[in-house]
Amino acid sequence: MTDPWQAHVDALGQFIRVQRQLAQLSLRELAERARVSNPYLSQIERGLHEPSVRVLKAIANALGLPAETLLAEAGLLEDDDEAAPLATEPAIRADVALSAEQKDALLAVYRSYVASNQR
Amino acid sequence: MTDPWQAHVDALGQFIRVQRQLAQLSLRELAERARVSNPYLSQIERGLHEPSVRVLKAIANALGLPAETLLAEAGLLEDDDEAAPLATEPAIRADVALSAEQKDALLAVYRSYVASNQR
DNA sequence: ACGCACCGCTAGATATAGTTAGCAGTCTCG
DNA sequence: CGAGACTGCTAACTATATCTAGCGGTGCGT
Repeated sequence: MTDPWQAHVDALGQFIRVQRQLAQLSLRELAERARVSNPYLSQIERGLHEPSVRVLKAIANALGLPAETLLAEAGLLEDDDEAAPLATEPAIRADVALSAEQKDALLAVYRSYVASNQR
Repeated sequence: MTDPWQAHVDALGQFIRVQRQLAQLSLRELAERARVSNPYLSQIERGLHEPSVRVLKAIANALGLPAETLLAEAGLLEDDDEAAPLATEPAIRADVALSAEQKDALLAVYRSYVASNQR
């Protein structure tokens, strides 16, 4: 396989460029709004660099786009394994309404259920 | 304001460390799964570095977490909208590994935790 | 023809992301 | 008491993200 990342970096760059042109902004204008240098933005648009999360978000804001849009374009949400329906454990772990101890306890209960069902 | 990014980098690191520990993984194990070096993962967890999108996604995959979760934690969605907590309850209800009674019991425990935290 | 204000891009420097090698501590087994 | 297999961490290096300075082109008013 020929580096699937490069393809994403390319696609992201082209996407940004198109969005910028649709917004009628010059490279320098968008660069200033996003607080990055204009040559760097140029390189990003041409797929020469993968911007950091910070820069990605700044660009999204400057373009008035939701940050997730750029992220999706950057390949963040795509082809990773899709275990969506069975994701109880990750949901518990990521739940901000629970403390670490509560997560542990809840996961322990959950696992014991699953284990007992597999017998 | 004293660099709001550093706070996010810190929070992201701590979040990853907690998730790793909940998943019962050593630093080296997670590092290998995410295909980053273990010292680097150590530094990320301690907030010394802001990982790139690529690394962030790899870590999310390795932890079995949806990539958006880490992204939200990384401050990607911060200022405008707040991160939507991802739904633990639907995940439990949709889990085919649990019986109806087990779901009820687990949900009861979960709700009692959340309720006690809101007091 | 000028000047000049913009456009996007290149080159070379600096800052930070990410690496490999190795250290000190803890635990277990003989 | 070692020996070996873990744990997380430090140090020093390389790779890449990002900056500053400056180039050549295009269009417009004089």
